Amino acid sequence: MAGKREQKKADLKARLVAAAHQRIAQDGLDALRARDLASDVGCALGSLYTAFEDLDDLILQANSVTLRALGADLIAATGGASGPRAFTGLALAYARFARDNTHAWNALFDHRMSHGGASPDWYLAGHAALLDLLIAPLRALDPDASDQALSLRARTWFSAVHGIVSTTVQGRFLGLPPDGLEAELQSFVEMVLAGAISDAGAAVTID
Amino acid sequence: MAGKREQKKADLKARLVAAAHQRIAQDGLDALRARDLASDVGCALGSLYTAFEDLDDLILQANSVTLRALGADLIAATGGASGPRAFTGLALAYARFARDNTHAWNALFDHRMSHGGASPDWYLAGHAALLDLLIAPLRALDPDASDQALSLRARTWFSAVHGIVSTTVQGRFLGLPPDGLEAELQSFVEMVLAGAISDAGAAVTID
DNA sequence: AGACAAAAATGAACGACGTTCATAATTGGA
DNA sequence: TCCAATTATGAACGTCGTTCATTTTTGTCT
Repeated sequence: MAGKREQKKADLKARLVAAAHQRIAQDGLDALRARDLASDVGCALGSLYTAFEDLDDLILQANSVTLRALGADLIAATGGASGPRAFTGLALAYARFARDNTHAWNALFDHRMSHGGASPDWYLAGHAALLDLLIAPLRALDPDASDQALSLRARTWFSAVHGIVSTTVQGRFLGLPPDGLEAELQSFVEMVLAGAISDAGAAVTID
Repeated sequence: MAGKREQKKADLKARLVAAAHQRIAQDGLDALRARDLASDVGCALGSLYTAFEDLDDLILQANSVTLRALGADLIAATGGASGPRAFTGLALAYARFARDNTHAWNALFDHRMSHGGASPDWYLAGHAALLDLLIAPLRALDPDASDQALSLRARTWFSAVHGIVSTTVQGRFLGLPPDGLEAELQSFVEMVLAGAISDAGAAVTID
């Protein structure tokens, strides 16, 4: 029986990641407990640390599950279109994912490595991959822009939309009716688009 | 000696808030420890809980100090102007505050009440007060908009800028040179303004 | 099969944390 | 001066994440 050890370990890892993802989705990242996870998968507390370096490691894996689901939703939202409607489609899909998976989505951005350490590169790369979905639509909008300029613009636009969605999902400042976010987000994105189209990069001179 | 007890208690509270604010500013919210604070002000651990309900209570007070400083900076940045330049002034002042007070500024948005409770109303109101600074410039841009529409728009614009600043300060996705944030933020705000001016609220019809 | 070394499972124990509590000290009015 | 009420104190408690000595399981070699 070759690789039985690896198989069992991989199975334990997978069950722990699934349990962590489910608990995060259900009760939020703050409610995640190592002892609960061990109990969920039926292993001893210490076994968790033979499968993962620490809880951070496991949380990163669980967040990656969320990230993949989010990426799939966003890719489906573009539907191949790279015109201006791609932006509103992406923004609305992002908002819907955040609303339908609030806890898991919040965990993507709330999690901080313990002891103040930095997240591993592969994890950051997973987040950064979301930005790539904006590159093609942005290039269609401004064909002459350099790759570097497009990357920076993607980051900026994504962050702006993320800020709006995040504020709404966390209920900060004001309450917003359930469908209010989508309407507000759509009009904002269209306004940004109007600004981008009307004058690519030039400063406003009215004052 | 009337009110000596109240005076001592108020003094202890003030010293604890100052110590908490300083520790947050220096080492970040995650590094805040009740025992360190008691040691900082020279009181017993238990005394902290005679002055404040719990650590959350104290953190909220410390964050309020940060919030007042931020508000003062933003008010200074408007300088009375309510034209389009008010927006870039506010956004840049916001970005500068976040860059110069990273830990304290992050604490404003990273803090979560323990046990999943909601923040008290007076604290939320302090945050929401920042939005009011946008109302006058937004009204100048669109004099016919209702108060409610302006409040919602203020929240949206603020959140967008906050998202951009937050992403940069936390170093997410991409590194950005120190002055890169201000340039990127300014061009983004100007683009939004161009969109808002070119066509107040109408949808983009190009597709 | 049987035996043996390596790997993994186990859960008690550890240290750090926020919070509480019995006790002692302090306060301010009678 | 005395006393009731308030406050200060720090040891103790419960809950975490994590570690570790011990036991159990696994894979391989004779």
